[in-house]
Amino acid sequence: MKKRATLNDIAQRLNLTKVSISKALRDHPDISEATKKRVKEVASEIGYRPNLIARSLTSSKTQTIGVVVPKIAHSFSAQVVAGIQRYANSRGFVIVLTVSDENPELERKHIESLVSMQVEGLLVSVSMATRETEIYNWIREMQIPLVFFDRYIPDLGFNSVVIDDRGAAKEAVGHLIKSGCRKIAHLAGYNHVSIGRQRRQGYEEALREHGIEPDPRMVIEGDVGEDSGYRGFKELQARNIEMDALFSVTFPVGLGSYVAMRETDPSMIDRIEMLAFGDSGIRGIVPYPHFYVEQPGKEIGRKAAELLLDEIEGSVKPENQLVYVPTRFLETNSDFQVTEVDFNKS
Amino acid sequence: MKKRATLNDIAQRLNLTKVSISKALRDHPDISEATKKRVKEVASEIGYRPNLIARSLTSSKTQTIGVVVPKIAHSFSAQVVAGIQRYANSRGFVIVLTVSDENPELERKHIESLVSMQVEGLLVSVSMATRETEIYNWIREMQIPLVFFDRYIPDLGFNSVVIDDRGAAKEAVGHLIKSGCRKIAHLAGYNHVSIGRQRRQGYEEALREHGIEPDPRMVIEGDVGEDSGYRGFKELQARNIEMDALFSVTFPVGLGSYVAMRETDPSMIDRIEMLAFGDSGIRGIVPYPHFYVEQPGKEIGRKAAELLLDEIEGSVKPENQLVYVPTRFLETNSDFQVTEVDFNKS
DNA sequence: CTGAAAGCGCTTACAG
DNA sequence: CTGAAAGCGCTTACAG
Repeated sequence: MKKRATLNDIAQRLNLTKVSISKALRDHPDISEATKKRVKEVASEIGYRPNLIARSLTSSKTQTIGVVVPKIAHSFSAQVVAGIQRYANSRGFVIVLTVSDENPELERKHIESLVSMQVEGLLVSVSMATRETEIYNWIREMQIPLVFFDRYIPDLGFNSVVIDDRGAAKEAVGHLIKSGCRKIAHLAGYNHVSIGRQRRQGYEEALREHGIEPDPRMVIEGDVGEDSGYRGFKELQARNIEMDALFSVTFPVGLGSYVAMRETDPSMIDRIEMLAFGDSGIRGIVPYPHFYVEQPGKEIGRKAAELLLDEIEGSVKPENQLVYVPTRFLETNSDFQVTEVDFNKS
Repeated sequence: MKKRATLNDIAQRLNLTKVSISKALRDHPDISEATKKRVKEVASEIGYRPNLIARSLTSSKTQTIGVVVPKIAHSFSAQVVAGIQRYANSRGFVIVLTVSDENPELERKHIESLVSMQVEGLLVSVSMATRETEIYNWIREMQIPLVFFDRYIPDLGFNSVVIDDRGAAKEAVGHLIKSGCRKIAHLAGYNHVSIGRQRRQGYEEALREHGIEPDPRMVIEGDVGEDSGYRGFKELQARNIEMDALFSVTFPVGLGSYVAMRETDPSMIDRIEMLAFGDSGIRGIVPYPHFYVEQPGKEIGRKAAELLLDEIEGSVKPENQLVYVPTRFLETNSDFQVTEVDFNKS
């Protein structure tokens, strides 16, 4: 790489000092218009670009936020990252993106290196397997702004942006029951992860509210990927579970179960009502799932970034608050058109 | 934010100087094992983390690469970013992600700010509308390592990682012809964008090779999104084009055309053979497209990152080279299983 | 309106 | 084995 132009290079050409150049470039009132003009001309002539690393060291502002997501090559994550990126950008921040790959150890390392890079705040979606909170306690002690999104750890003193998993699950499962389903199996997430626990709670509450006692045999815990859905459905079969509906904790899990069904007995696809959280990212073309809770990824990302930047600027305080982003309950019709379900009608 | 511990804080506790601490922490042979041990203990005790900004300023290495993509919330882009992220990570680099949103002006701004951030190299996929190459000439002059991926600008002196668009399009369209299609329309990309031009060339070559003269009326140029596909198909209808096959430049374009067909006359979906570059990201469940050229997003990302890091380390030289990542030609069968098409058989 | 001094937290090169 | 000096490119606070 070629040596880059510095303030001093401009200063020498103009017989000024670097301080004046620095000021002129930043439109400091100290400097006369005539000088500013000359300085800027020379700057663009020699292709000067400020060294943000140096600037950060003095100003202790990097205009950078660190993002940790469990996955990126999935529709939902990509949407969230897009939302974060766009909003951060609009406020002059840039994002450093890291991926934990659902690995708590990697998650911790990424957080450490982001902190070392002096990011001004962190946006993290916790990996499924994370149980150790030491790093988060340290972040808290250091008063480094952090906002959880989608998957959070409660009671650590951070704000989180999430959807109302419990409420949305309850409503959705309630809708299945009202439309005639009685034997509703659930491919659930792990209980120690917020989304797993909450969605299962909503499921159980809906059942109880309609006088159905939840049967633990109809619930299979697992992680949130396609494989898990595939295995989960096979396990339900092995247990000889009869069902008229299946509620999957995520879209990929549902996808896995769909594949398993096709393998086992394709007629199940018509007989079993499919409900899942999240969609494929391509609307109105995938035959599955019939019912789904739309997770507004971009909106979650945008809101999380907004909260974080407000916290960085001091206008919001961290405080164990859960900010809910609204979801919609959608139905894929037989002609593949998607419509919102009206709960009052069913 | 609380004040962070510095080398001096550790030095004071141990009655040493910051230089020794710096060396001890980095396992410099100058320092005795006993001292190293004491230093590291104190460091972890007070939660010291090196300030990478300061380190970068002295070492002029940031271990950071800048990424510019036109979109992120799309399956293919997300795959590429995942590939970049993972590989860069494995070599100790972190990525700063920016999104141009297909806006050349934003693309330029992002590149400038990444350079100002002192990223050690750039990975960029050019936006559709980019025609101005000034910033790239400057990057070249400054000898800042840059590798294009997926969408590139030729002859600027940079290496690019791409798929063999022309060859893959030719093979795929050739396959359609061999299986009986004669009237193949094409929803193309713009001619000034590499993927648009190349794919169209492959299409035309395949036709000619089979004695069919390409009809410009059967080709609609546009951008690469769903809307463009929708409008493109409507335009083909307006032109009264008859077709037995439709080749879409990207998956979203094909998706748009699919939606337009359903609206116009659903029976077309069965009558018109659908071919596209790229897939939905969810395998074996989407009924469309029947034939597709799989774009190995992760592999493109990985390879581009590898080339860039090699260039940063000096083992690879920039030189207008096109590195091809192999594609596969796939068919979605009626049972939604996906199989690779064997060209020798058809 | 312009500049000299000090410092951000670290590393490199040189002394002892 | 340990340390004093200089400097990375910039900004802040203070003089003149």
